[in-house]
Amino acid sequence: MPELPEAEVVRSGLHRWVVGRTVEQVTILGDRTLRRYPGNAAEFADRLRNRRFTGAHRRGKFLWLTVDSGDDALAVHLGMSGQLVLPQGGGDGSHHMRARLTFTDGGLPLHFLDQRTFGWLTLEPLVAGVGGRLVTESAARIAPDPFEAGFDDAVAARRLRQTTRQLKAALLDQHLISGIGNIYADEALWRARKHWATPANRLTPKAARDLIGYARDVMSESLAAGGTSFDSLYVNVNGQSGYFSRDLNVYGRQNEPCPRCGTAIVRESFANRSSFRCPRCQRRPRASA
DNA sequence: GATCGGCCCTGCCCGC
DNA sequence: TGCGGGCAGGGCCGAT
Repeated sequence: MPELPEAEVVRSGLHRWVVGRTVEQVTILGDRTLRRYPGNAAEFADRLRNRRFTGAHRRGKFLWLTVDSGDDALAVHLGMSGQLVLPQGGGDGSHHMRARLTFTDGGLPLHFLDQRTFGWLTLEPLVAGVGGRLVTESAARIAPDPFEAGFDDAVAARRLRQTTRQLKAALLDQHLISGIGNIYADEALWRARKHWATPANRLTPKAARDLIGYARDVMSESLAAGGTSFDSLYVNVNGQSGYFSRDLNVYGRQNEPCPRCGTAIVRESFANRSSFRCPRCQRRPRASA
């Protein structure tokens, strides 16, 4: 499931393998792929044809490729099962293919695969964001991620402490801090010894800064391992999976011993998804402050 | 405005 | 073997 580290691995691959190439043809296969694009598939393809990609960028889980026209970018969100791959041999090979871009150099095409169809492509204008950085409109609506130059730990910690929401909901809110998904939220909370239901406004300033630091640490470590992968749903542009799943402390480790205290990890339901924690290290907060 | 819950969607897994 | 239900979860939207 692509979160920030996985998106960064993909961005890096796009930078290496796609930037500098000129689009020859665009084929859209999925009805939902362009659901955020106001026009139709033919118009979308026309606007990309003969355009050269000039850069690969990311904020949180949002990716975009700038083009030589300068005013628009190809924006991509991988959802929970999206992949951007350059298939060896250039063939199809997957009935999950939602879009295909070929290039004038005759090299490997770029395929957008998406099993669960939560991902999307669109063309968006670039707007000035934090620090004057040009970002897509959709990326401008979310907060900077912890790896951006414009990210301020103190500001993020203050915003975190201004909400009464449960800590995990706040961490997952891309408008507060972008890039954190279900896996890294659980891992950061474990490192911080915080229960997911703790009201965010109950954190001390130091605890809020520490939590953000833990989130950055765990994502940084994941990035160094090439991302987290449990199955074939997440791969880099070369179709390879990451290795960080073996280093997770709580996520997906129900009934396994907590690496810190040995207590069995529990799985709980949180907002229609799973949450994993150590019941001893991460005790449920008192009902009221 | 802030918060919360439901929905979208497909494929895998498990129990019956 | 086949069927139904549960599960995975990022982002959006409507209700409160």
